[in-house]
Amino acid sequence: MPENAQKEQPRRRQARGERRVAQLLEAAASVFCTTGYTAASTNAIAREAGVSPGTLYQFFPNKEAIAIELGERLVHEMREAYGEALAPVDPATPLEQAVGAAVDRFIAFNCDHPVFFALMHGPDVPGRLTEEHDALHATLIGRVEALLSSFLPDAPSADITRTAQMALGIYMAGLELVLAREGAERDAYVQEIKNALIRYLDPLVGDRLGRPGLTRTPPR
Amino acid sequence: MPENAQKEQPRRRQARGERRVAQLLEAAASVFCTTGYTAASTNAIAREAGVSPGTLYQFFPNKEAIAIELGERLVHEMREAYGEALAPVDPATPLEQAVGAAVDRFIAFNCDHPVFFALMHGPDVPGRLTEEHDALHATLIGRVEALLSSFLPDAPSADITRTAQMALGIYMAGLELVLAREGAERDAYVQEIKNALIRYLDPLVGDRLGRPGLTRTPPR
DNA sequence: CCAGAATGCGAGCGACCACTCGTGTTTGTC
DNA sequence: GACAAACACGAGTGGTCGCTCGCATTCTGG
Repeated sequence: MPENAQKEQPRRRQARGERRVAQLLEAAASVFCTTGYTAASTNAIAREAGVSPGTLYQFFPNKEAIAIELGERLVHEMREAYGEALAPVDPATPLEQAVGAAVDRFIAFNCDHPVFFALMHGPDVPGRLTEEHDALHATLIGRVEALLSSFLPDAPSADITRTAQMALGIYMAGLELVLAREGAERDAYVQEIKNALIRYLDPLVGDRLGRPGLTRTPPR
Repeated sequence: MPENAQKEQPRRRQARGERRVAQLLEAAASVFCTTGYTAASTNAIAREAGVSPGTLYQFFPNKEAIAIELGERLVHEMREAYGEALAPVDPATPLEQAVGAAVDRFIAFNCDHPVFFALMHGPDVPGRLTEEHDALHATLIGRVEALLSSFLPDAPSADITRTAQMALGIYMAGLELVLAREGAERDAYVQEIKNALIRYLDPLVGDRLGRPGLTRTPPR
């Protein structure tokens, strides 16, 4: 069998088709964002995009594929964002700065793409997307673990993992609070995430050289 | 119209009926827990309880009412649990102790009733339950705010609220991690929640009298 | 300019699900 | 034992939703 071990030959697309796909994904993002994945109906997505249900199925084989495609594009963008945000950290940089930069980037991404949180955090996401989310989550945990290990080379790996999970959990909890706010209040919550993470992590990494960690409010 | 301004006269129940209700709620808890509210079918709940769908509707007017009843019973139990856990706090008690006791109680409750987290945290819960959840959440926030205020009488209320939200968020994030673990690992995560909360809150309440907060590793 | 492909439409199909109803069984009461 | 009310059943009903299909329209290569 010489041709086509591919599961799908990427059927030829015209410019109009590409535009429709983008239009449909945008509409899907909007609908998923407000109603969640399961509650979102494909007819609603088509209506939001201003096309007929039949047209939608011209470009996506089924409802799940819409979420998959959307998720993949978001994860791709996310990889770029977190690649910059968590990849190279000089152990000499102060904790405040490292945490602040990482949080700012991730928060910015999630504020730009609120669908991401909705899709990746809903309990009703289709199986294929869950895998994608788990993979991303595992990568993130791995990065944080690596960072922590570089600060605490002697700590048992179970402790490192637990700390990484907790740190990511704190960030996620804060993200949820941030997304529910706007303007100045939102900024204040972003700062609060940084406070929480720094206070959580500093006693660990601050001790690595006998350094007394964060400067506390002096006795004055 | 002399009689019945009630929306429902609580029709007379036999002992058998009470048993069925309990049986159905237990089955519903199990199904909600594994599939979430929306994905759970009333037929599945009836099957899990070993009765016919018709029987289920003998005791509940609709699917939402099942979740409502389940939620109300849980919230009722919860009120008792948190009443003990957060109500009276002597400002002299050390932070570790207060946080530890509160966390232990709430964790124990959620481990005993995993449905609670599933029902109250799913994005797909029916409107009526959301109100219930919001009310509970508001009460909890209020309690934490009151506690914080007693430690920090001079702090602006916006800061207090933000800190309370963040503290609750940290707890929730930890709870999710805890529920996904078992045995010794679970205990370690419970401890980690306490660590996170103490480190987050101590710099605030530790300063209330010029006390230098948690003893850090001394400069030696 | 003209085949043929890509795009677009929307009524409709099949499956699923919350919920009902007619009928039969058990239980409490006199 | 008799009567009514509570309980139990499960096939059926109406509605929703994912998805299809036949057909019309627009685009592209030759």
